[in-house]
Amino acid sequence: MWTADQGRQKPRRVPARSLQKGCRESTREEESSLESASNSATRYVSEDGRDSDESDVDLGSAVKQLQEFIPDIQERAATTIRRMYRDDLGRFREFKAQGVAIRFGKFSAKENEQIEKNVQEFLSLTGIESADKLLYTDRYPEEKSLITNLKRKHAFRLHIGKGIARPWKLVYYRAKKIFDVNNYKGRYNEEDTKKLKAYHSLHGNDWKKIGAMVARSSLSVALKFSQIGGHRNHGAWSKTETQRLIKAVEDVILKKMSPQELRELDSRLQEDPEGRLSIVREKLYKGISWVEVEAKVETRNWMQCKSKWTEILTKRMTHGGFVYRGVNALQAKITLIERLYELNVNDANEIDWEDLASAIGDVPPPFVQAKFYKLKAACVPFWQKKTFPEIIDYLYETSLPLLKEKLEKKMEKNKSQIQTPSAPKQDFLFRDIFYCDDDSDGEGSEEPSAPGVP
DNA sequence: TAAATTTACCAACCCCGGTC
DNA sequence: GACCGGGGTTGGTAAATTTA
Repeated sequence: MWTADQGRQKPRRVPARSLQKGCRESTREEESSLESASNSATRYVSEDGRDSDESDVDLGSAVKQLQEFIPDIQERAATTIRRMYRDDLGRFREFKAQGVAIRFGKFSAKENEQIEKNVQEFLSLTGIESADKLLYTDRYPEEKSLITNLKRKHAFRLHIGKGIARPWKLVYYRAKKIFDVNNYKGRYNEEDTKKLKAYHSLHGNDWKKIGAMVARSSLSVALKFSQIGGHRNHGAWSKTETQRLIKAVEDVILKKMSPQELRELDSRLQEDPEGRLSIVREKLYKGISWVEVEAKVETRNWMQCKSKWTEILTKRMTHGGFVYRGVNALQAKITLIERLYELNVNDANEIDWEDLASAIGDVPPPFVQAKFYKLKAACVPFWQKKTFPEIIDYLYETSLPLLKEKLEKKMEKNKSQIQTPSAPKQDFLFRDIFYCDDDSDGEGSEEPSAPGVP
């Protein structure tokens, strides 16, 4: 339902009707013209017949209506919700009528194909020469207004999102990535890294500029710089580094807790001074600010911290990780394949890793994902060229019998027992995770070198 | 809204120990 | 000694969210 919002101070934007008459200035930015293009075709008219736009929307009612399609919509930012309401509600309704759910996360191969198809179709419809001109219009100043007008005239937004059950904007971002000639350039060699550092010292964080200079996407250079920018250690973690990491993760998790959660923690600590505090499972690996951790650890970048933490956490959640050695590791693989086969999904991104992890034992989901990757890379020939169901079928039909055979032989030989995987615990004791003295604390006991010294 | 930042996910590389 | 397989480490892209 649209709200009238009579008291609003903001001047009302030009109504859609006048757009169609061409009353609008022709010098608007590309994005705005895209909006108007689709607005003129799909714009919603409220029950009282009045046109509406973003600023009209009452957040509460937008949330309510979008919830039908996206249950956790209220967790998103207000502007995102308003825009989605304005731009996508109609599309969402059409998808729902066809029984198609709105998706997020990684794009499937089919969706990527659909995007390419949509772009090609739009190019032939409008006569625009290339995807680069269509999606990076800024790079062609002389033709910009011509291209923009064509997009507007032919409702670009509708075409690009055709057949893809996602918010329009996300499809557009994805299309830009697919067709960016500076994307997918592979690894950085020493020369690239040197150049990146040099250009950064000249231009600061102007990633777009630096990206153009080294022919990579701005995203790529920004991320790369975040990994090489500071002076960081490489190789094995020292004991003190690992301890700093564990302390840092603890601090960051505690800092992120709401005041109420902290109050509860305090009162529980008073009742039980032994320190047997527990922490909910998800907080141990979700929503941790790795840049904050990096700042505290000092000698490693955030991604190193993140990977190392997954490793430590897996060990501590599984009491040393020995559950996944020998026959137990084999059994875990067998279970993994069997569960994946039963799931019968078409695409890897439909998998609920949390759920799958629980079948293997008490491990964090990233651990299972890594296991699956290794399994397919090790067992399935040409897996890059196979679809997800083909990979699973191969694992089930060909690799599974071999693994079972191997397991039997090993059990026979070693007379070993398989441990039944422990059920996932929802809570962990603080001291089991943060104050446990296992052997996962790094190689040497001293610092390998001061930060910055290779 | 575009750009920047952060998080999620994916994959290659490297090294080491076991086996033939 | 060559050849693996596996684990750990590192580096890459994709997606989502926040900021300007």
